Amino acid sequence: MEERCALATELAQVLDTVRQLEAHMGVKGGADGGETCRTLVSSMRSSVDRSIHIAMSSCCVVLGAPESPPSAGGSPRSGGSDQAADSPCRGAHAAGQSKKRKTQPKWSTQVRVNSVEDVGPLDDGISWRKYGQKDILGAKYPRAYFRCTHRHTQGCYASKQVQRAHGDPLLFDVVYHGNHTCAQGKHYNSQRPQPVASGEHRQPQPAGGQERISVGLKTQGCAPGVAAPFSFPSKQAGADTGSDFQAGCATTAAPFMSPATSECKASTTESPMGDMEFMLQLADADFLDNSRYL
DNA sequence: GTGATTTGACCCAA
DNA sequence: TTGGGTCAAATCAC
Repeated sequence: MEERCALATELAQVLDTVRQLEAHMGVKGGADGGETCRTLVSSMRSSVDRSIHIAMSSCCVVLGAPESPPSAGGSPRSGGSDQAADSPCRGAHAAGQSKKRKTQPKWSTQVRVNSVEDVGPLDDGISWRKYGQKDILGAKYPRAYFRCTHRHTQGCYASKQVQRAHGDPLLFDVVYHGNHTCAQGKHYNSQRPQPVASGEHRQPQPAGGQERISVGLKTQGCAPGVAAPFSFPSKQAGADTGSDFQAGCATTAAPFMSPATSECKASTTESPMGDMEFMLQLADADFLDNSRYL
């Protein structure tokens, strides 16, 4: 809980800095304010980085303990929920294992694209195979389900869900489940929990100029290509599942990156742990009024 | 021919 | 009972 307090303190500082920045930009906005703005931004980033470190240190226990994903060494069947279908008796799940992946560590990301048809930024460096799509109650757009292409070859049971935000067709909510145990995904895993560092590689907002502010970890999307996350009437063809948005753009290591070059065109908001999700909610609310958290 | 996607059906947690 | 997650046959693309 001490971490939470420290986190709130850091975030409060961010708020204060933001307000100062806003005041500066509003009052001055000229060349005079430039240096001040840079200083303030630098301060903001430091605070955010510390906040993220704090959050991660306090949450990773929660993240890893209850449901460590099936390790590469262990039986790949032990962690997945849908593997039961491979057996003749689908209903014969072991206790605690069901088709619903509830016990996998998960984290969410938000990816913004430049256009409705631009799904490139949704690619995250992992080869995903789409295995389903569902219309979600109350959601304007269907949710697409992906799992790692190497599920059978390498026993990698990572999966993800992609859904357009109902309020913003250009914004995708991506929820990842489980860690990759495949060779490709290990590169991804080694980088994904380090969003702070990757944040240092942030690039200016894409042409769209839109940005979603949140307390969650924010990385820059970048992808050479991606499978169309949804099958809309105007079908996206020529899907290429090889990709990399985080490793390829926000970071430098992308050993499995598609040769196809790409431009960074999406901003993502990532909360690399389940508990971080609450921060996203707070971000949309008045979380910065942190007095209640102190 | 092989691998990926689509889509209706099934299963299970809430 | 309902809605979300997954399966798997059919279909498509290369």
